[in-house]
Amino acid sequence: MQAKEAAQRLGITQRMLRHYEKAGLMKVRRSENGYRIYSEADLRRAERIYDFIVTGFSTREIRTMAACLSDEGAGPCEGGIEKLSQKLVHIDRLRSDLDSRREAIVDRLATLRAALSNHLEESEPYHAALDISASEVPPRGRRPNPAGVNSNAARR
Amino acid sequence: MQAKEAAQRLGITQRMLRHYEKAGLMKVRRSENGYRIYSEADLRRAERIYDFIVTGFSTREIRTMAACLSDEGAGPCEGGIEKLSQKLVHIDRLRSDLDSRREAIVDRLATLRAALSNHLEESEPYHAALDISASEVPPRGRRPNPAGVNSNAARR
DNA sequence: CAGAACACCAACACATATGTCAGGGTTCAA
DNA sequence: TTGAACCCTGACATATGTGTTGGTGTTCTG
Repeated sequence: MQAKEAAQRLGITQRMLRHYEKAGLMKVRRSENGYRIYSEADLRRAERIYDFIVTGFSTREIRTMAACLSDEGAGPCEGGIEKLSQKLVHIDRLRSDLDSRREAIVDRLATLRAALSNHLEESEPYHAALDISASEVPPRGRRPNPAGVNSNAARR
Repeated sequence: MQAKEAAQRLGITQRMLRHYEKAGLMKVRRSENGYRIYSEADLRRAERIYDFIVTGFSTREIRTMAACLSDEGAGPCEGGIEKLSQKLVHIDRLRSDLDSRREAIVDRLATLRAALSNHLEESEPYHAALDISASEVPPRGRRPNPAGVNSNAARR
């Protein structure tokens, strides 16, 4: 299919698809006239790229885990045990990154949901979000990870 | 506590803390001399802000769900919940993708290892292959110009 | 007091993701 | 043939997150 349809099916813009290509994250076949021809596999790949980006990864980072983008995980890894192992390392690191991000979000969600249902019963007037009354409220929700050991910042 | 300590405890820079403040995501008390004084609550809030950002939200979006930042998640946080849920869709999609891929690779690895050790009695010499060589990805933001070459003059 | 160690702020530099527009082809139907 | 509807590339524009720098006030300590 060509650009417009591909973009529509993914719910993103053609511009973004072109961007991924230019960033070296995917290669798209062209027809004689130079038009891009997207395959289903291309769509799948593009969607993964998009998911990565929307989740906070940059194309630069994504490029380092290119093998995670193709449909067959074992494919690009035929180079041998060493390469496979390396891929494994990358994928595991990615996974743990995603895990922490997901965990944080899930926690946050749970806390918010609880607070919300609580709020419905209490019906207390809400005070501005920026009102931090400086009171040292005991840890309440989202507390694992006491000292910003943030898998993403200081891990260098 | 003041800026330096706060930043260290969160594992981020003072610059980022200032940025969150300027973006209207938090306000920090000041002492007479104008120095910022961070409370524990401030730290918690800043950490959440950081988590959101690292997960792909912009300060603009985060401002929209300011209620999700305070310790008491009561207020009108519905929008936040929805956005977080949306984010979860992407993350979970990636996770499941990665899971299957990882499985395939592990299998393949096992197979190759078996075949290998079957072929030669000594299955020791390549352990180094499993080392994490860490292909580091440079952080965002300004980078020192490698050679004082102004590669793009008229752009501002 | 001098100097180190911090703090503050503004402004500029960069990378990245996207939007948008310009100048130009290609296809196809009326 | 003409026009609509697509496609392409490239360049410029904007929003964001951070790093970096420079100028300057404040605090603490020898």
